[in-house]
Amino acid sequence: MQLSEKASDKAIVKDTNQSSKVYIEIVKQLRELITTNRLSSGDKIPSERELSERLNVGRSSVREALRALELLGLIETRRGEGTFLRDFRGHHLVQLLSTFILEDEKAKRDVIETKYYIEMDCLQLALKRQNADSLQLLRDKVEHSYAVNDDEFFYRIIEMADNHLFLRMWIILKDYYNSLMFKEEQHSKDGYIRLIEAIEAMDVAELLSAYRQLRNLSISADKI
Amino acid sequence: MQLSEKASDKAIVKDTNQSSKVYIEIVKQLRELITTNRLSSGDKIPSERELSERLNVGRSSVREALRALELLGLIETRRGEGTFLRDFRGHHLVQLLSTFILEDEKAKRDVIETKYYIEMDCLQLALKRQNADSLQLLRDKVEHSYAVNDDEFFYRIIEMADNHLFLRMWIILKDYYNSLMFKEEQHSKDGYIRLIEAIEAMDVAELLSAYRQLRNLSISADKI
DNA sequence: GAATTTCTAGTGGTCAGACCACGAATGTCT
DNA sequence: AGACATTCGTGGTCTGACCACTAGAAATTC
Repeated sequence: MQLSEKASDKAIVKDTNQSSKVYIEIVKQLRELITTNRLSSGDKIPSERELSERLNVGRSSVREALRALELLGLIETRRGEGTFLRDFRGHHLVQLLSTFILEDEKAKRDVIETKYYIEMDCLQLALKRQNADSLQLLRDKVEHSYAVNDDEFFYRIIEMADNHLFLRMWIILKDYYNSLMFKEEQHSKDGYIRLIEAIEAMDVAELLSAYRQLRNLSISADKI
Repeated sequence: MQLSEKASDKAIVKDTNQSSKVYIEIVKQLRELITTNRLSSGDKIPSERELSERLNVGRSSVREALRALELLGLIETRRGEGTFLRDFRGHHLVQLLSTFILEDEKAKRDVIETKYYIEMDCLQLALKRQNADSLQLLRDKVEHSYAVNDDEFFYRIIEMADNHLFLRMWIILKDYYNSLMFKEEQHSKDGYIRLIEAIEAMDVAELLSAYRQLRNLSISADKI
């Protein structure tokens, strides 16, 4: 989809108000351009030079705006081709922030704890949104392998939970978690089968209980 | 606080790997510089020209990096003064992104769902790590006000949960959430008191039940 | 000596122009 | 028709030049 050249070509005026930097204005203009032209993921936006002309601003200012949007994950640039809108499920943000979070706060306990809780949440969601097919697939997979890859198992579970945000968070947590733990966790199939069966039976209490056993968590305050 | 000039002045090499754009490298260098020098909110970072020299890159590339970080809300620039680190709680980016995202209904659902689940998780953690003093404080606060500010209430709960990761995530989600919802949620004290009492009684089932009622969530699959 | 004013150096903000590297479309040769 | 070369448009980067603004130094005034 290409742009029409019409009205929207109003130049950016030096904003009598004050302050607002040119690159901010460009970001606004771009947003407007995107909505009015109904551009969506994958569509191409005008070249830097064209934007520079149409908006009467320097190309470097256009680039400042585009680079910022790129870092945000909203656009994607391909040298020699152009700049394109990106499939932002909005969740790039979690990624970005998480890197910062993990940087400054290396609390091992928090990482582990958060990972576990998210896994429990997603187990419940998977139960709620149960999909017989994918569950059966997972079951086959588990039953036909020697050992179960914990990461892979929960990846599938969280896919079934069908919550992109949780998925993103979990992926990051998982990586960090694995870098914290030396040992490879290899459990027997039994624990995982028990989880699957609890989901099939739609028994939340049993599901959580099974998870706690899998992770060797004390029941403590979590009495059900 | 000013920077020391030492070792870290390694120039950015043209990355034999490939691709990675200069401005991305600069972002990385800046992050490193910030951590190694223990810079924090309010501190000044080197001027654009100085960074340009020290890293052997063009000033425009430095600016691209800085503008991106600025749009993210990580830094603040004051003409004539310099560039400073900012207390980033992420509001900016949330606001920015939400204006871009809005359409995606599924993303919206994920945000709401994730927020609720994290709140439930933190309620349970708060219960587990119960601190009588802060709980009493919260109770007083709730009982002595006309209406309860939901955000503030859960902020305190999550503080009690004492999990930094959850706290960070929740703050982001909360801002998203609020930008999605038009209405201000104002519940009566009763629901919150019930939550507090469930924590005091260390009754998980009651706690979750109280939460669901507060949020008007159907029990559905979440049978306890 | 103290208060005021003026000047100046340094900072971010912006622009214009020049290359480069790369990709795709086009043209050309066999 | 297929293989190769050219060209054009794109993003990537650097340089140098201004401007607007700020803070602190310097000069001036009282």
